[in-house]
Amino acid sequence: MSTANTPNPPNTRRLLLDEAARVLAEEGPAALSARRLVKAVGASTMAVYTHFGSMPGLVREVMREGIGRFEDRVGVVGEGDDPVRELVELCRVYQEFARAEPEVYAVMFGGSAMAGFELTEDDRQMGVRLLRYPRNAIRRCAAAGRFRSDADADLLVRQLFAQMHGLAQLAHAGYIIGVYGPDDVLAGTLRDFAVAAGDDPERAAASVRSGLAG
Amino acid sequence: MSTANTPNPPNTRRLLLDEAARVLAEEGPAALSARRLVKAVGASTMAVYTHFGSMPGLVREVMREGIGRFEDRVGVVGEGDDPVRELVELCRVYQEFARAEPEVYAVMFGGSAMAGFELTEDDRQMGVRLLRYPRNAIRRCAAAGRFRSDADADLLVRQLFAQMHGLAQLAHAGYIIGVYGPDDVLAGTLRDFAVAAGDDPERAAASVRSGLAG
DNA sequence: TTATGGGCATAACGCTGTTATGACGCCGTT
DNA sequence: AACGGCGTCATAACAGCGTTATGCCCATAA
Repeated sequence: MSTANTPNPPNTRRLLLDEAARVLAEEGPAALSARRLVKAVGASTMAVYTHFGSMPGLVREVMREGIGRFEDRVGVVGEGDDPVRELVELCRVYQEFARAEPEVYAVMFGGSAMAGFELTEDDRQMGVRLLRYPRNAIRRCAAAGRFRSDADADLLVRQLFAQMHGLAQLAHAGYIIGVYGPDDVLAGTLRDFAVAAGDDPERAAASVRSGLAG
Repeated sequence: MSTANTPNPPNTRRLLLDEAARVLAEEGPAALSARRLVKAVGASTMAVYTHFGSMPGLVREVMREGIGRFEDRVGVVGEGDDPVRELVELCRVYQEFARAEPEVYAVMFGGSAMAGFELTEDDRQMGVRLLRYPRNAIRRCAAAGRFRSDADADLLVRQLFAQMHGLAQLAHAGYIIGVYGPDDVLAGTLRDFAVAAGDDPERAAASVRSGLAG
């Protein structure tokens, strides 16, 4: 085994990935080009192809690292005595990541065309894996008697996934404006989700307030 | 006034728009290029700029026509004696449009980068206008005693919007797979939405079944 | 010491959106 | 009837894009 994976020297691959993430975050997907990246790190276009095979390949690697950061955020939500609150916290973390890295988020879940980049089955698997955290939380809600005992965690987690994704995307696109903003919609959605799953409306509202507060 | 808006002769503008919609639908946003379009209709690249100002301008016009077709679909959902069923029907029509024209739908709601195209405030206004249909339905649900009398239609319609958008986008990206598919998630989401809004679980389930059936 | 192979620069290919220029034909006006 | 203006469009060009063939350099392994 060579030193391929050990980034001891400031290697070009690392520099390209960081610059790509920076440009993506600061100027959006349209500003991302191979020539711009290699110029910024003082390399030639070949660097992109020796390290990533293609521009979509580089985007894929940026996305994979984004998934890693997403998991890091999700992982620190610990269990406690209120599983509904934890479910809410997971959703808050979800929205916070989508707001912090909207372009990476968009690539992760298919919301960005990005000049030929397409999600692979492996990419989707990595995304779906993230659902185990809220699914476990939902199961513990049912076990704790907050949700109906026959609550179907597999179905409910998909519903919640769609709700969180839709809110993140529409908020980023500027569609959640006017009387109610993204935070209002998030709070309402989570309360209604818990209530429909069987939780007591008052307790649900309290857990949502507590979980969104931080 | 000249004949600018009357498409009596098979004019280039119309041909370009139709070809663009066709390419977008059949091969995706990456396949859409000015040179390809003008070659298909036997014109030069200038045609794009005389008629649309730029490629993003052309995409914008394709999107506007898509909004028109969306409104046509939504408009035929008539009122009856079950407002919950009508709300469900509106959501079914929403999902059907997103499935029939996924690329146009993605452009409409910011889910596609499309090489420099960005939503304008006017575009968003046109999208938000579509929400008056479900908002009215929600108000009639409350008036009919199905939803709580203090149900906030402005908040609920945003929640529903986010849920429908998230489901449409994730389904298109291939993320709603496994035990439950998009139709299952849609049915569950709509039932839970109605229940959380105050509807009786049995009546909600019946209205969802009826509204999704057609 | 030599051979192997990864990283990279150069230069080129065909593609993209965009534009300056100039020509054509239609239309309302004088 | 002749004119001017305007909308439409073809040609050709520019810069930038992703991608690749070629060959050099240099570190490591034999």
